[in-house]
Amino acid sequence: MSTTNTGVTASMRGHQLPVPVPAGEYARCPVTDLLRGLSDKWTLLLLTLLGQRPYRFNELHRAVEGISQRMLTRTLRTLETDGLVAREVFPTLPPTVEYRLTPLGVSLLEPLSALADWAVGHHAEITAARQRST
Amino acid sequence: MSTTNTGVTASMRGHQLPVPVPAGEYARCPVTDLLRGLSDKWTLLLLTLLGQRPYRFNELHRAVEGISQRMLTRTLRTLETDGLVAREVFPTLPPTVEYRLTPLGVSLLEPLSALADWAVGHHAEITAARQRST
DNA sequence: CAGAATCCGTGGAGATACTG
DNA sequence: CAGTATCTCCACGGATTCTG
Repeated sequence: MSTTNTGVTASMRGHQLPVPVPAGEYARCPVTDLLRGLSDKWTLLLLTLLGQRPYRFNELHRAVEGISQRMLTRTLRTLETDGLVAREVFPTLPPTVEYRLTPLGVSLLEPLSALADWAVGHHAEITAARQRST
Repeated sequence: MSTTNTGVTASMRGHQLPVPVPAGEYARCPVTDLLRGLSDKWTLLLLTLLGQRPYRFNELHRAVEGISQRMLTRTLRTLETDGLVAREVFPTLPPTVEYRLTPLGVSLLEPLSALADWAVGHHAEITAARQRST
């Protein structure tokens, strides 16, 4: 397979990985890149909310208990930069800004749900394993 | 759905999320927890290698260019604590330690591959979106 | 309403050196 | 061979203040 830098995807299906794995290429692996983007404190939750319907800025602020304005802005900007979320400004007074998933963002929800299902389904096993190793 | 703290999974399928999302419960969401565990620098690569076959410690060290002994140990320990990787010590001289995926670890590879496929398949779009917003 | 700008504290990643 | 021990550093996240 030639579409991944490190063969991470391919290897999960039982193909070969170049060993040793080159350090420089692994750093640019798209899979790792995606995981890092999803794993911060608020991204997953915002994706989930926006997966239901569009939201305005302060609407999200109210919907997510505990998030600061700064982190809400920052997280939305990153999602927008990656093309997962679209930001639309309505020239009203006061200004209204709406956020919604792009088609790319919507398409991400499917594989993400599969992983989420696994997490939910096996969370008890992980918790049990953790307590066992205390 | 009652198996997830925040409804993240359920909402991805179009169900309801409790709004506002309680801060304390979201912190313990199994999905976020899993993503965090997968998103560090080496976990994904080690899972991938161990998905092919068992490895000894220094064998992994050689296979992963750029990883330090400390991070290799730490990452493997975390995977072991979570029950994804099994560590087996052979009382030879010098000592031999083998790492392999547990059945739980193997089962994770499937949904993870789906996400990896998405990452590979849409990486060009993400890269394009990023450059567009320069 | 929807942010930008600034400051700050802290956890955890990672390098280096040492060891049974 | 397979680890520990110790250190540094910075980027992630939060609080606060200001604005078109």
